[in-house]
Amino acid sequence: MMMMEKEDLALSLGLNTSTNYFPPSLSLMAPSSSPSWPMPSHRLLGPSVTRYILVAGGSISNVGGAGETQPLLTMIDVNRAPSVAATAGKVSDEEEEEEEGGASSLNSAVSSAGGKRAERHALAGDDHDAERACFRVVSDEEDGEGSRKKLRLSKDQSAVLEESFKKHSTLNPKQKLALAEQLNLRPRQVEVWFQNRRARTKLKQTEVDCEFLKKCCESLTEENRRLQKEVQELRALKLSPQLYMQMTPPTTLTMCPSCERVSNPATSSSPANPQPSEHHQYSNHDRQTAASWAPFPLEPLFLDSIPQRS
DNA sequence: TAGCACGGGTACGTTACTTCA
DNA sequence: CTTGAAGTAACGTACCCGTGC
Repeated sequence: MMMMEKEDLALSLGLNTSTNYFPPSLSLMAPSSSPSWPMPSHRLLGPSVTRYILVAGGSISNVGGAGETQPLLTMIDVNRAPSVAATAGKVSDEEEEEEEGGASSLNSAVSSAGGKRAERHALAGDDHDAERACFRVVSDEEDGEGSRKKLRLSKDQSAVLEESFKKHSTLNPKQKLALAEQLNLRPRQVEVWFQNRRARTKLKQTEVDCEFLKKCCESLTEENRRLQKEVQELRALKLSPQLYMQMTPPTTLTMCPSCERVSNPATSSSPANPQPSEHHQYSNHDRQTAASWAPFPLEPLFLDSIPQRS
């Protein structure tokens, strides 16, 4: 399962380049700040809404599309003793009132499907991914202070979330609710998953950018070194015209018409110095970046002061 | 129209838990 | 069995924006 997730992540993140990366803040959906449906006010529900035990009776793998399946949730008054002893869980105090208006006042605070490793081992196998997604809500009393149980999302849940993320990196409330319903998760869980996913994307992209800029820096440093050396050579030539006259074809600086870089065909023939035609190894974006990073104006150096050969 | 309070969203940093070598 | 590292779900906080008064 972990491998699958890693592969998915690598697939979706590894191919992220500077050119196709869209900022996490870029929402492809309608602005979330103007939800198309009213969010219930916290104040409308009051602080002590009855909590329920939710038992997900359906297999997660059955979920097809939103509306295709009904989440098989059994709502049990939490004031009764829980009958499912095998499921360890907790209740978060967090209130979830994001249900579609009036659809359900369910104040689900579901969380972990049971965290004990021994229990997980007993449930080894893909068939139990769904079981791990089973959850319940228990009373506040069981919500131990500082205890923060984590629900490991099943492979199917992760896959659906990934697919959704590929389409939209942000969710509007309706999408969030639909996803939550489809996956038998709390809307809050979907929301958190997307937050974390955006963070991972950004982190990955930052690493890629950093690596790229490092290479840019190395390249520019090398070019700077080469140009400095060239300047020294030209100065030396200027100071000793006699020597210059005796020299074989002098350094000839040419400027690329497209990028206005000064190149030296004589010196750039070495492997370390690309040919003029080769210094377009960067994309336009690369060049722009490189140009903006150039520590000095890329102008012809001392061309007018170089004695012309007769 | 400006100012304020409020609610919702996101980004960011952190914590706590899970998994695996 | 223990342990440390890596991954990640969940949380807390700050900030921004839209809305209503």
